[in-house]
Amino acid sequence: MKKIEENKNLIDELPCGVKTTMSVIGGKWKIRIIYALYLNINRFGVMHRHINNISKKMLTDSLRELEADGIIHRKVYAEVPPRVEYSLTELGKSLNKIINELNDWGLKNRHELIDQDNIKE
Amino acid sequence: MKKIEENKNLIDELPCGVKTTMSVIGGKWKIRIIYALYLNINRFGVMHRHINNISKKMLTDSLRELEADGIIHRKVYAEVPPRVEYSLTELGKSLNKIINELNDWGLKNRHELIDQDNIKE
DNA sequence: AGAAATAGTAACTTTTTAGTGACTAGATTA
DNA sequence: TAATCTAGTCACTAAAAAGTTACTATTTCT
Repeated sequence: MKKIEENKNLIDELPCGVKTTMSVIGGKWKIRIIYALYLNINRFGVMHRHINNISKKMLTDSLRELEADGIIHRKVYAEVPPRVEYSLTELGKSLNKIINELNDWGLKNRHELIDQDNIKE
Repeated sequence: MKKIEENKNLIDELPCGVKTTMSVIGGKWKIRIIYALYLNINRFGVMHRHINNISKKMLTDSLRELEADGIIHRKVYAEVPPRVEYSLTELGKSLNKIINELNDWGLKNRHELIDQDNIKE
């Protein structure tokens, strides 16, 4: 049994990696976007059509943040009408394991969750 | 290479487990609380003192939600002043792996993140 | 000539999440 | 008698995240 006092601030220290990760994959759409890229859905318009209910603004905002975090790469082709292709970087691909585990835990324990109302659409 | 059309709605289907998990561990304080319980910090007041900057309201709200989701257990002792002890359920303990992975990814890739400003306090 | 297509942006509103400060009960201690 | 302790609640405000609508440029197609 650990002495509690020794853990002072540890609560703030350990999950600091969690905070970093959450700031990268958190938000309503980022994981969906990453998953779309994993499925080779890599153009803005196609993503917009495939990810249900996402607005262009949220798609743009999320793509920009993922790019700023080095999770995705954005390649612009000088054509008209414009063509832009997104892809996962190696760092982005490294999120795959985590995303799968989040998904697995959720699927496995879905029925255990007492208050189903807590799960938002 | 997968045919994109086959993946229609898959983007909404696969991460549905993710959504469940996120609704359980998401939010600003839940992982800190789970980690506190993991460290045997199990009383309201002690948690409040150990988790930096959390307000009583957020602590109460988060504890109630974790309880409703079956992640923690709340035991009230009929004493004065009141005593309440929280603990992780088996379901709660099963989150440990995921939390560690989130933490590890964050610690490992912290330096890779191009836009450090994206990481919020 | 007019419509379509792509990949967005700008300004604004709404919704959701988090934070603040005062307050409570009932026994115990100074 | 008054302060202290615990585990909260209540009403309210502030901040963050998400959503809405209208709009853009340039070339090709009809």
